[in-house]
Amino acid sequence: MSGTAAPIRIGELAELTGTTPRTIRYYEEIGLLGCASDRQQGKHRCYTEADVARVREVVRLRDLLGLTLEQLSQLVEAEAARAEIRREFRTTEDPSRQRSLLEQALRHIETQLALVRGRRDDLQALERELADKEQTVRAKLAALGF
Amino acid sequence: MSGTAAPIRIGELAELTGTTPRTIRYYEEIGLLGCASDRQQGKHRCYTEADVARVREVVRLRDLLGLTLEQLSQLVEAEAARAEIRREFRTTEDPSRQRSLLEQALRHIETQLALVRGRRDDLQALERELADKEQTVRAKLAALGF
DNA sequence: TGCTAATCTGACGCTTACGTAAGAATCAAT
DNA sequence: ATTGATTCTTACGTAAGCGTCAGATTAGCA
Repeated sequence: MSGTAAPIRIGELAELTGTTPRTIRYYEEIGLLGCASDRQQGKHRCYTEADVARVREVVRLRDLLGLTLEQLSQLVEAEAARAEIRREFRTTEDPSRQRSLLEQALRHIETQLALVRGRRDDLQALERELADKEQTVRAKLAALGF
Repeated sequence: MSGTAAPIRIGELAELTGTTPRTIRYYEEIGLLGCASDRQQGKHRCYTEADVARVREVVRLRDLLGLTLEQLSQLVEAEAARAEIRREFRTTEDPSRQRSLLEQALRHIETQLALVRGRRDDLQALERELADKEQTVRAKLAALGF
């Protein structure tokens, strides 16, 4: 890894994540994206690769789960918390503290997993019903001699 | 089956589908639900079991796929078409006409299936990534002796 | 026929998730 | 230092998807 990578500005972040600058600012406005740390009023926002990853995840969850951005905030609060957890994890020596941090991370991941699995199950049920219908129709076609 | 089943009115339809009368009227307004055939201005809307099924499907697709109601209209246009197809199917004797109807139905079903499968695949990919993260964290916990 | 509950038709309101426009400020390069 | 591209803040606009209220009408029952 090099020292400090090239700074990413809002336009680039938007492109990299398939969004727009307006969307990025809006997400910051509602607390979905913590504003870039210690930015001063009027200065340009600067982002990192980690931010790119975070926005990508938000967009993905938004599109796949169809949650409101408020619900997403709760999930991503977990995500932001995990980043913080990783940072603290590397700088602490206390094993019991490390254990606590890991268990927190685990709970966050499992919250997301439960949501995703639930949605996937629902979709699979629907898929099976559609597949059944398809078979029914195909059987009728076969009965006609096709 | 009895002759004509008890007529279902808008309030009941709403309850049966987990919606509200307003939602039902709105769906009719935007063409998602063909208005109950030959209703006269001011008269109460009457629905059938088939309508219950249709609204249930709409709601399900709405919640699971997160499509706009316009996109849903296209899917349900297919659904309404299938109902019509089934009606005509039973009243026609011409086998080649029957074949044509069945093949139409098949295409409609496959359109829906493609959508549902695509979405399910996306969710599964996300699920795998989350599961991987979970394993990573669990491994670290194990490394700490838990 | 009279009563009551449910429904009807507008029509305006509201929230979410951004789009868009305007004028000032910033940043990188020359 | 000037320029040009990008970004800044502020603020109003918009589309979707209903909620809600008002006053009139309808449907089923005694």
